[in-house]
Amino acid sequence: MGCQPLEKGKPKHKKGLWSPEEDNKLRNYILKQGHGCWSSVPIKAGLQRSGKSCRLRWINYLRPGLKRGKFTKQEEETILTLHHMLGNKWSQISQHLPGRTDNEIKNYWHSYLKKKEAKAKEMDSHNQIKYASSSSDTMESSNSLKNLATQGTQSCNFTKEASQSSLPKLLFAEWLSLDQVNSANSVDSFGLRNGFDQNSTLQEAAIHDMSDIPFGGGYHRCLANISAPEILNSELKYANQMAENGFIHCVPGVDLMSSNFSMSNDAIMYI
DNA sequence: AAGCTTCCCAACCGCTCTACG
DNA sequence: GCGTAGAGCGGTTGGGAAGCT
Repeated sequence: MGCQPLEKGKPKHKKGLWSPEEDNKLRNYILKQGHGCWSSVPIKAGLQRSGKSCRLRWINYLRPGLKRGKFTKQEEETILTLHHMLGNKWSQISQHLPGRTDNEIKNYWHSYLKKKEAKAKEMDSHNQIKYASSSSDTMESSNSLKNLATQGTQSCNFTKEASQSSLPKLLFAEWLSLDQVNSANSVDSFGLRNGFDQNSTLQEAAIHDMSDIPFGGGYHRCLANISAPEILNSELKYANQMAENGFIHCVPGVDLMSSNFSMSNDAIMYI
């Protein structure tokens, strides 16, 4: 993409673990020159790696601002919540966990959270059986639990469906980002306005310890406490406020409020 | 202490998307 | 409009560490 490969036809790339020297070479080069075109990075940096491998090493390990170590309870809950809504969209999930990489989150999911969620589901189904055999009141609460669970699944499915269909889509992460884009008129239904700019490329470099920053706390707490119905309500609220703020009117030829629009498809993707 | 199993994480692979000529 | 190459993403794998028998 406007990036000329410096040398072609010599795929003698080293594989396997990176040595500290290689790390240093790559880090020094990128900090001085920027990565530019990844395919040329290994050559210019004097590495026998593929550009792809360099990119991955930088993103997952060398990049400044990466958090190492254990995931916090808040991060864990954020991952669970977002995974419930987005599915395996690790890169999107990672956008909401500053200092964490998609790879890290993915690994954490496969090694720990997946089991945890499976356990929780199991417990949930046990509870439902229990509730089903008791009074109608508990029946109702059981149903609402069930609904809650299925709503989560639905929102997950809707994401999948939306991504598969030709219809435009808005993922939750994108929807969140609208808050920044449209900050003057933005909704604060999630209390998200903390100055976090997910589009900023400097953001990652600036993060050293997000745990001290309001975003880390407020946002995580916020997400972790959201239930599926709250999310849906917030979406509707968001749609209404967009209309009130004249946001939707920005879309030429689209009368979303009078048409039979669905939040999952029509409204936001015109933005 | 040795052997075996499980877990975790870094890295690779293959695919899709996108920009450019 | 088409082909090509780079970037990015999600799934998978391999090897070392940790835990267990």
